[in-house]
Amino acid sequence: MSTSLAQVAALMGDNTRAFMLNALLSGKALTATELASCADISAQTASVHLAKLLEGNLVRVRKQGRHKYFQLAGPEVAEVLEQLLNLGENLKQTQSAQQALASNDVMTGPDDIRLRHSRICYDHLAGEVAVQLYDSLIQKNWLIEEDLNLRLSPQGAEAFGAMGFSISQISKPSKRPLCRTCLDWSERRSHLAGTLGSWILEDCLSKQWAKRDLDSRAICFSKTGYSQFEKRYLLKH
Amino acid sequence: MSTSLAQVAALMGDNTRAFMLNALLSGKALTATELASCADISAQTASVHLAKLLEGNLVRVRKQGRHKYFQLAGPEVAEVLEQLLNLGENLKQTQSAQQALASNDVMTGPDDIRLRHSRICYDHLAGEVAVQLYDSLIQKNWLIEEDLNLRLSPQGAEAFGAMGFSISQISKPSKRPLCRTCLDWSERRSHLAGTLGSWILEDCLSKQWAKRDLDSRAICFSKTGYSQFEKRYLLKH
DNA sequence: GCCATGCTTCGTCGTAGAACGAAGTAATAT
DNA sequence: ATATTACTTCGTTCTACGACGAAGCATGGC
Repeated sequence: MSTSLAQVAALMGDNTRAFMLNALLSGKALTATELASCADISAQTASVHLAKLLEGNLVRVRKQGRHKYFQLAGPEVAEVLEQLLNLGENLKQTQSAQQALASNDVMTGPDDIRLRHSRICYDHLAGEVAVQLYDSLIQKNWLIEEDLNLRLSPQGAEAFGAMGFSISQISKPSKRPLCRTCLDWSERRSHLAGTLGSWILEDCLSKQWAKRDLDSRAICFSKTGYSQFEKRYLLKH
Repeated sequence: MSTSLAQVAALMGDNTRAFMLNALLSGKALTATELASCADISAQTASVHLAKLLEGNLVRVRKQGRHKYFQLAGPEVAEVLEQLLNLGENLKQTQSAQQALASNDVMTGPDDIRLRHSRICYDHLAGEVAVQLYDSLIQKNWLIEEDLNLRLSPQGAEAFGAMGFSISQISKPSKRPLCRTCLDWSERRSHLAGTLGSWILEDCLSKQWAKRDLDSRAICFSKTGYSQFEKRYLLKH
């Protein structure tokens, strides 16, 4: 018999499955074949991997016709994955320490510049833009940071309320926090997660200020979209 | 090349290493041989596992004479492990679903009744006692719960201050939260983590109200110790 | 009805890596 | 010095599990 800790970790510890989970961190629901191709393996192999992930309750399926759409089982899973990615950064540092010790600027996060600029992290923004957003919200005093805990200030509640974000209508059963800090993978600084973080991303997408890349986690802002975003959320100039 | 996610997860995903990490979740610094015996493997094998854990920055060593004392690399690691344990519970449920579906009271957490009652979780209390503590602090309004975020109320700051907990002297460099909720493994409800949680445990141990079990994560309160604990932290009767 | 598509199951193969015995280094004890 | 204890390194064995080919079972389109 093995510990449940080991079981779950082993589930994420296989390279191929990690690829899949990473793809699902985009928040999108993907079919088995899509996941197979993204992990660059055959359909059969993908099938057994997905069965294991299901068994371990790391993903959920929705059957639709002859397709099976997989997604992460929930924010808890996404959270753990994010944290593992962050622990992974420590690893990178040590490994490249031999060669790259001279260049003291350790490269963190993805290489793709678009991903570094702005990407999705399960259901909220991450990357430079997200860190900027976070700092602005703190500085505007809409969010209050208290030893890494985050809460909405009265001003913040009012401001977001005026924008159409109704705090009351949040699904009660899920005990998901309204706002959370999430350590940004590439920036290594806090950005905003939680229901509010997810709402802001939704807001940007629905207003067409930005759109999701089809085959990566990148979020691409249009020029005008970004300036709208700036006006609405970032510091007044 | 493999993703850093997979690498870290695989590190925790091996049964033997998971055992070791679990042992280290006690917060104690253990020697290589101690870890070997707890995982029931030879010294050589333990050595290579520990080397890997070091390489992945999941543990730290302190060399002392001919002993090497290992401990978790930090609270972040402990946090991830705790979360993985919680995800692991889902797994248990599914597995035992076939037989145990009738008995709808799914068994969570450890079997040992002492562990369920009170145990250490890296550096703070967990188990029934800890959940009780948490509820009391909320009800006394010393802590304020705001969508799963936790903060110290002015009353709480005053009360803990009077007890000798100096908020200001907290090590600044570590961005560790003052108080955090941590989902209790066995109780499946919140208990208190963070610097404050760690301080309370310290308090109980230093006052000899409770002592640590030598070879498990159990925290054993003495009869009188527990009533002191009740008086100090739990609801007034 | 037909075939095509999406996913699963079975059997086989190949490899990564966990385990230990044996031998080596280092530090402490006597 | 010698012995003992703590840990590491090397070489070998063995097993678990990921990979795919082939065949099977659904579902949907025609």
